[in-house]
Amino acid sequence: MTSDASTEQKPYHHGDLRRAIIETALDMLQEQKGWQFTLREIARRAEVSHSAPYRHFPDKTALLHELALIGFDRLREALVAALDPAADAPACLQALAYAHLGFGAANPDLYRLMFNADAGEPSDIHLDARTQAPFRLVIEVLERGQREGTIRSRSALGQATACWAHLHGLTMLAIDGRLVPEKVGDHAIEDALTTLLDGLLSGESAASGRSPERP
Amino acid sequence: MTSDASTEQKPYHHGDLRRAIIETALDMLQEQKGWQFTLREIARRAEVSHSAPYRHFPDKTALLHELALIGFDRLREALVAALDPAADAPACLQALAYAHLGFGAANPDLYRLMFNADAGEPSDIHLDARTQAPFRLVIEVLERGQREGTIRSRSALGQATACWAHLHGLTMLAIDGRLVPEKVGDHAIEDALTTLLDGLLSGESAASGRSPERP
DNA sequence: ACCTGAACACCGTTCAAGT
DNA sequence: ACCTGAACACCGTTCAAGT
Repeated sequence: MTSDASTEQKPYHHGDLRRAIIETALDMLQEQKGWQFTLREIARRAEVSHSAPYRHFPDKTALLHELALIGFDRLREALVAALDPAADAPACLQALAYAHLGFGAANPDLYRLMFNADAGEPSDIHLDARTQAPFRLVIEVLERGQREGTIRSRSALGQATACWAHLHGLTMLAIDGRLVPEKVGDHAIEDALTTLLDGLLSGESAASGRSPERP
Repeated sequence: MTSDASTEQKPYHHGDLRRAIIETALDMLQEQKGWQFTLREIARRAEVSHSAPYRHFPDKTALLHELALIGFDRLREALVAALDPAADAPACLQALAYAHLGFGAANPDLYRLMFNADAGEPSDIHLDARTQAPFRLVIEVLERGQREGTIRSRSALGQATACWAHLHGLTMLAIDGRLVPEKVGDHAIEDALTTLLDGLLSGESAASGRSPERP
């Protein structure tokens, strides 16, 4: 009678503390908005001492990095799920845009963390394939669109950077409550996306139903 | 002989501590990149006790708000300075874009703070006229461009939101070192701005020298 | 190999007391 | 009216000691 998962007092060794810490952190990130991220609170909630996490992460920013990478994995999944392989590039871009905005709205604190992790020092996280994966999706769609002729022929990398910056900026502004209708109108987000598409679509496909004029 | 500014030990009352705190904070924000903003360090540097700032700001976020507002004032000044009244709207937009990016690059920590102040709770800072002033500049240029015929006729508010999001996103990505040339190419920023302009310029003025193709 | 508890050097904030 | 100093409840991080 040394291990009964339900009634026993918890063992000295947690077993899989690393995973538990990460999951606890992600949970708290989703629950309490504006939570001041603190290692001690995570440890408390995971029912270990406040120094236990240091056996699994060298310091706080290491955990932050790990969470950010997981965030980028999830963003990529959300984007992939939004892509319809049968659709043409412009439709895909629109789907990507709404999926990106939706991800930010659903996980505001995680999203902020993703784009904030170690904002000070130079780190190699930005070069990680996982961090870059969502961005690569955008590139691929644009390149396909250029082959289809639906996307203006320009540097696809530049267009992808434009999309990425546009969506990131819009998501951040939305998360932070800066797109107040009183100042920015009721259709600001849709209209902003229209302008993004205006810049991407090749001459002919632009004027149609995709981007209605709203003068 | 009760007050000799140079040799006397400093008086019990600072005189204009509020202003001194703000200036010290701005200085430190510019000097040390990635500085963890702390009230106690500001007080130390201003040579007052760590509780003195509380006579002038109810709490830390109040100071943050004040600094953010000053940041928006300065951003507006930088943008205004970049505008050539003789230039047409597209040229103005390009000037605004580079001024915005330049401001972020020159004041990365202040810029981050501006768009981060009290990111948690709802606050009225986003409605402040000072916060909105730079955005209004963009609106005005776009409206003028629509009158000129150089800017596509769409909701100017939507176009302004698109510009704002695009520039904010690009600035943040640049500040955070996320636009690494290995992944994004050497001309990512210029190309991204080209795509932005592609979306804003009206049909005819687009193809010309403003936005060179770089396939 | 993994975890704890005390300890250290910090924070933000409050409050009686000083000038 | 403005400022100080001690005090409180927190952090992140380290390290000897426990299992």
